[in-house]
Amino acid sequence: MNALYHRIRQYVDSDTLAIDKLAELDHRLENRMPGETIVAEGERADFVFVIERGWAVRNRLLDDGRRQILNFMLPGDCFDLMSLTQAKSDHAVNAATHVSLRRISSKDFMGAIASQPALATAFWWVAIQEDSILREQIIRVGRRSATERLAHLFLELNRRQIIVTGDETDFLDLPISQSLLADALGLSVVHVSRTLAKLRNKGFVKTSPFGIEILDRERLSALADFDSRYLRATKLRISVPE
Amino acid sequence: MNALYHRIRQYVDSDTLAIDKLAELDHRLENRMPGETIVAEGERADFVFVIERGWAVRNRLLDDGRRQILNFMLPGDCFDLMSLTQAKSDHAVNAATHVSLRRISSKDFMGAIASQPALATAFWWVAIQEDSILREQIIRVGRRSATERLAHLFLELNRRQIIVTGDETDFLDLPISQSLLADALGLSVVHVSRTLAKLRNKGFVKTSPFGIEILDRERLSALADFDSRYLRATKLRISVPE
DNA sequence: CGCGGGTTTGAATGAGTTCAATCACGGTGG
DNA sequence: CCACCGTGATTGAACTCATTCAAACCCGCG
Repeated sequence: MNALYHRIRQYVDSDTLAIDKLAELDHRLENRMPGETIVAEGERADFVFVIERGWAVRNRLLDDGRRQILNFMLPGDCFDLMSLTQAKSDHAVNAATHVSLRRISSKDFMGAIASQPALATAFWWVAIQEDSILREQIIRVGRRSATERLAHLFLELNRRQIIVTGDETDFLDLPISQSLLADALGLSVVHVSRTLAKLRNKGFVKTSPFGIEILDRERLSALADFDSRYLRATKLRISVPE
Repeated sequence: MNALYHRIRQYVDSDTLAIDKLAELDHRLENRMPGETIVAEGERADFVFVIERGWAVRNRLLDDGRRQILNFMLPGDCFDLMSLTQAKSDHAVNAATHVSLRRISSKDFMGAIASQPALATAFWWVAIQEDSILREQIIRVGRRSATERLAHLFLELNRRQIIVTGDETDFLDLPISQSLLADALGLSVVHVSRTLAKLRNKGFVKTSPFGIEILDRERLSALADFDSRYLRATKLRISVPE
């Protein structure tokens, strides 16, 4: 569970037993091909998922084929923490690339959390961060221009990768097609292509088949009005109901 | 705490002690004038809030004055359940109309939840529903047309009022200006006015200074692709970490 | 009466979409 | 080795939905 480890260590002291407890959890490693369903719309998931490799998307299809991606899930992300409540999911989760993920029964997961307050704290932060990301997504698609959306998303994804890998880099590993970007940003594929070209021509980013290199983070952040604080985690202790 | 009572009863059996416990909570009733701040951006709130009367909005201002409303908070809604974590808020909460609200110290609130599993369940559902509303907002502003956005929002707000008042009605009490609607839907005021006129002319709704009457719910729901399931609560029991 | 906030209407503009064609590239089969 | 295919990216031109700017309107209130 390397990706998750790195993530969780942001929130708990590394000397606790909590992380070992995580490793003991019974889980099976599963694989999904690009496009495959991980959680179907209307299904009730009794599992917590942890992405180990690859990208997944949480999305919803409208009747006429329009699609909106709610958020991206990267290695180290875990999801459906909340809906261990037998609630039916109102959206689907699909693999965006080839994905390997761990599936943990929510009962076991709850047990681990209950026995390890440090774990509870950590996952509490994970849930809060996910909420922040959703809110930021609303602002992005609601009030930002195409250029701003693209830039803002790149900066968010880059920061999230840094958090998980621990490797402060200007390269964003972006294993998805422009049509996924379009569905995430509420734009057409064509316009994503054009907007990306603009960012390229202006010298903000450099594109390659594997991802995007951020050439001028300063100006890109200013353009996108990006403030990474919503992603940062402080190692603060909280009291969770026990 | 009438509004909250009605809300909470959706999720717990009415014969439990839980609701009494709520009433015992020390809270002060406060008032805010339209536009006043309830929680400032960057502030860390140590309180849980319950709206008693009036509407509040969770919103974020961009540098150049653009504004995005993340969601509306109606009587019976409670918020900042999650961020009792000393996390700094990345957005502000403001009164949209005259608002009276209860402010409960998060410590007391946690205590009540810990002692009453039924309450924990109920607020768990509240948090889940808030998440659903945020996700629905992303889809609304990301992939729907102006007409669809407006119709969809009206139907959501109407349903939410019904949940709190228990009164199945076609009238939506809408105490806010079109400019707030615009900032919520990611549109300009002018276009909201025009779009609303279209809905009016087509006989879907009737407008009045106090709110909106839904004349043809069938066709309006179809137009907006509205499915109220994301708002419904089943009275299912869950196990919360204890 | 006159001011001010909110709504409505018109005309011009603009950002993003749609449709359609072309290109680039990796894989596959002959 | 090369022709062929399919997916994704790019480009151009026409179009549309929504914005912007500006003026008029409505109405409650001092």
